[in-house]
Amino acid sequence: MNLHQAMEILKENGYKHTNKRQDMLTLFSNEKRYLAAKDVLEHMQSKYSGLSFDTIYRNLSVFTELGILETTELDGEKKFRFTCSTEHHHHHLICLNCGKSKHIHECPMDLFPVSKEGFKIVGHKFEVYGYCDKCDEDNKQYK
Amino acid sequence: MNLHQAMEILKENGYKHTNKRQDMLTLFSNEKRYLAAKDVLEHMQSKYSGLSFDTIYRNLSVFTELGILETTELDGEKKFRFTCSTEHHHHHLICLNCGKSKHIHECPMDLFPVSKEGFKIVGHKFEVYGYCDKCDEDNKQYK
DNA sequence: GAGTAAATCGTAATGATTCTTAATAGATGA
DNA sequence: TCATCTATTAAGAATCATTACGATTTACTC
Repeated sequence: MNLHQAMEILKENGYKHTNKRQDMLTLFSNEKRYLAAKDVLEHMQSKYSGLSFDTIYRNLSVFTELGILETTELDGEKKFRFTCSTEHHHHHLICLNCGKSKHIHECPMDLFPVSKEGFKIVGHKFEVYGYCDKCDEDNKQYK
Repeated sequence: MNLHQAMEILKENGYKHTNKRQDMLTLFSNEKRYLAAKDVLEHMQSKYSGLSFDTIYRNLSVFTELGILETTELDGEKKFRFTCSTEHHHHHLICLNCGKSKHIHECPMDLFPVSKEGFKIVGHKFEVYGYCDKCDEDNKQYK
């Protein structure tokens, strides 16, 4: 996924082009890591002072519905990142501090059988958490 | 884990015996499934009208700290269940409707290597979601 | 049974998110 | 280009789960 593709998807689905949407997507395209709504809000407010947070939330959910962003929930808040691959099912190793993430290509569901007895399975979540080298270094300095 | 063990753990750690605590734990001991704080509150209010939800939340977090309950986060709310095994690391298959759950003994972290390059790993989450046969049946009736 | 610390009550506060209504701004077609 | 229509945004209120707090009550210790 890149910025251009994302804007195309918006257009194809009848969503209008606005500078705010483009700037939000540019942020995700540059950062390629998990961001909380408030991170996006803060970044956007540096350019658009008085920006409503409703705008951020509404657009984040539009982007997510269209598959432009993928989300996860960490510590009771939703985090969003630019979809890394539209083709392959994959999981992530996520830095709990900065949201940087790394693909995990293997999926546990493929690798071992989960007994489905008595259940109709509809989804799963596999995430590995840690600290990237940079954040780990920064942490050590405070100890 | 059973009710008696749970009460023992409380005592050993200097927590007082109260009927409310015992009743909360009795509920978990009977249900053996994931419950949201509000489920617990509702159940308890049938016996203790005017029960403060502070009491529920505070006790849930005490129980969790002591390892009596295990928790997960689903749809932005915490869910709690009686710890099923204090000995083995395990995961769950969870019914999204009623919270009923089933052990998954295998852990993906044991079964395949996650490249740790550039990251210091501190944890992981693996959960499988679905509907138990009962809830699946109930769903069908409304369609 | 009295004293003390813990537990609970009642309610206010918080933080993330969603909703509502009115104003504004892209896209479309005369 | 201008008018119009509809999507988008602003502003703030509302909601939902959760945490915090001062006052009161209760469980355990002596």
